[in-house]
Amino acid sequence: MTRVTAQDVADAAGVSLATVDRVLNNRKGVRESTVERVIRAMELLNFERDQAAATLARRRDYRFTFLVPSGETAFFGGIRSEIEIARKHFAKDRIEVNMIKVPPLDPHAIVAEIDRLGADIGDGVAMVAVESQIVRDAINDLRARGVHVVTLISDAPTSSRERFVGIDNVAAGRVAASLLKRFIHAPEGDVVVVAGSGTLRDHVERRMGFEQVMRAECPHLNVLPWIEGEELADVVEAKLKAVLADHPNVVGLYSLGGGTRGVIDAIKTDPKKFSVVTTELSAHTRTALIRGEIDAVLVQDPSHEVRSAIRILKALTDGTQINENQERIRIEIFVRDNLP
Amino acid sequence: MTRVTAQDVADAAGVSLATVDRVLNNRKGVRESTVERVIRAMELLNFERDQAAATLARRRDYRFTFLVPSGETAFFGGIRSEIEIARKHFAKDRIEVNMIKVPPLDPHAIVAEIDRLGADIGDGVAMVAVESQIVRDAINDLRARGVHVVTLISDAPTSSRERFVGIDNVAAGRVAASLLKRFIHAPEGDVVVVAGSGTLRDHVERRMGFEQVMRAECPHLNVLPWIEGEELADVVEAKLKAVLADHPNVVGLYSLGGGTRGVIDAIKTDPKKFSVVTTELSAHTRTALIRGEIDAVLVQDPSHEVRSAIRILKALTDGTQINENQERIRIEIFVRDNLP
DNA sequence: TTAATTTTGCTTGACGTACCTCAACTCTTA
DNA sequence: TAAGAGTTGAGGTACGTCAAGCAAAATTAA
Repeated sequence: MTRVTAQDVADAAGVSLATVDRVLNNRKGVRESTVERVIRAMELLNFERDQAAATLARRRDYRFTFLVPSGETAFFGGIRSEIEIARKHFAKDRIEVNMIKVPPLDPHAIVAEIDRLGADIGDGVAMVAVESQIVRDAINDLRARGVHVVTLISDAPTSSRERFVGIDNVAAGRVAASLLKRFIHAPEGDVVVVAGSGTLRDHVERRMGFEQVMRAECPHLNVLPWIEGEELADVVEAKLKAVLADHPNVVGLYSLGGGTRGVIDAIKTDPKKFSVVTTELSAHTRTALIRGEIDAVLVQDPSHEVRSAIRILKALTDGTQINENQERIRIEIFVRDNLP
Repeated sequence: MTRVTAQDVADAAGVSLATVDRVLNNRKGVRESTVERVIRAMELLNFERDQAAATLARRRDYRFTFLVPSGETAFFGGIRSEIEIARKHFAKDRIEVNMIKVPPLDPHAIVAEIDRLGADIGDGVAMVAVESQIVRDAINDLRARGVHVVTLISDAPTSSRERFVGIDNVAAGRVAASLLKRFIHAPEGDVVVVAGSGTLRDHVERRMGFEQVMRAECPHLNVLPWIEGEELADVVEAKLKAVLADHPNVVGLYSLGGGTRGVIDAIKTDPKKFSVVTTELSAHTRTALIRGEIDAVLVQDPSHEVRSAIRILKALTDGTQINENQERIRIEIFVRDNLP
């Protein structure tokens, strides 16, 4: 296989290398008819510009910044360590990845950090958004400055962010419900929902999806008022224990946010047997799955999400195409037997 | 961020650029003590060799060959079209991907094709293995010639293939069983297994995993003698209809191979209602999932598998590390609500 | 000590694209 | 017909590593 070079294209189109280059990089100063001739030649010869040579010649480093919550939840801990791994991995492709930790759930902290960084924020930003107008404004400002923005895990759909990297949380809630619907054998009973934070869009959406399916398809199941766990295991455990004590006919449980350890501790001591679906794949949930204390865990792969965000930011800065197939973040269902 | 170049390392280590290059590429002619000095300097400066410049200077094209079955099953059709897509996508990274179609389930055809290609087979091969000594021998010969080999979807574990790209099929079978176990509410009944080919290792393994769980955990369920569907929808439909007619107390069904369309057509006309788990995500299974005719589909992502095989072959030829996280092929569980 | 061998330095030319300058050319349009 | 604007060509430098050959230095063996 002899590679087709830009020079070959130039020869075929009867123009100079400089002109091919101008066409290739959308620089002005080329007549429309010539552009077409060059493009035809590229198609004819099946020209693929050499990524390696291009980035080298462009003498350019990509600089991307991740803005992630500093909280101590297992999930964001995982995200942060994945960013560290990715930072090392992408260095050899001239991609510099920085991570800035911001206090969780605090829109002002996010905006302050963006302001502080200024131009140092680089070519693109991946941020875990929170529901707030000033965050949306900050995103729009970044875009206006030409900085690319993707939201990660938690979206800000009405902002001008270019992509959302994460799962469809409404669908995740629906999955939880439709699994529980199939798992629960009892003709009727109560279903408990352990929520995280009401200000996190992803939690709210999951709950929405869950309720949709429950209401439409499970008239025999009664969804109890949700438990606000604040993503703290101890809080979850205490509140859940109280609810379980009050309701003898619990047949299912969905835990959609953090603090899953609290869920596991609470149900372990409960004499009732019911179906359980949670989120987060940690040492605790793994053990609980294997022991049969919980039935399924719904997860998004942080490693994939981080890589995906970087690839997408790079494609956005290069103006190249995104491989949709590769960037699809899955709602992963783990049962005892397909644990990774 | 100013990049650390090999020249910087040379300066820091007090050697010449040529020596750094020799260390970098494991060429001989460098004293052990000097090697260590250079490596220390690289660590100190956090040197990352520039992938782009390296592949460019190496003036090297990677050439990989996929050997895949030519059969008309939905799954391998998908694999083949993913290879086509990947071929285009990887061209810009100087990776030439070729696809050779071989008659399915025919070890001699595979070996004949390998012989025919000779050195044209390139730097690495990804093949869908079949259970046979001559195939294992062919793989070992390729390895002896320095050609890298990964098996795809169906493994040949006792050969000298370097990696297997695919799912743990025993685990997939176990997942199917443990889902059915949870889905089936009846206190007892029959379970039907629709198999594909007995010579495909992945099919055999899935069945094994399924039986393991059924036997150990579901004494109330009776697994009927399996139906050999030969991956042909018509055959599957006819045989399954016969079995369903003979057994009024069927409560669950697992279809572990091709011909899923036949399964769907057969159960559609059956008055009984039972839980169904299948493989393959096609237009048919999607519709059936949405309609509630089947409950879950277990899938491996062909797009991911093809990309993964190429990345792994490239890492093997470069002698670089493999990102295990990225190459983990998942056993994906799809229910109605997390369809992609 | 010398001779043989190994290790290191130095230099130079790829590799394919990006990006720049300057000169020359081709059209308009007045 | 000439000024002006828009196009194109030619050629150069840069990017960071690889590869190769030869010269020089350092080390080891005799």
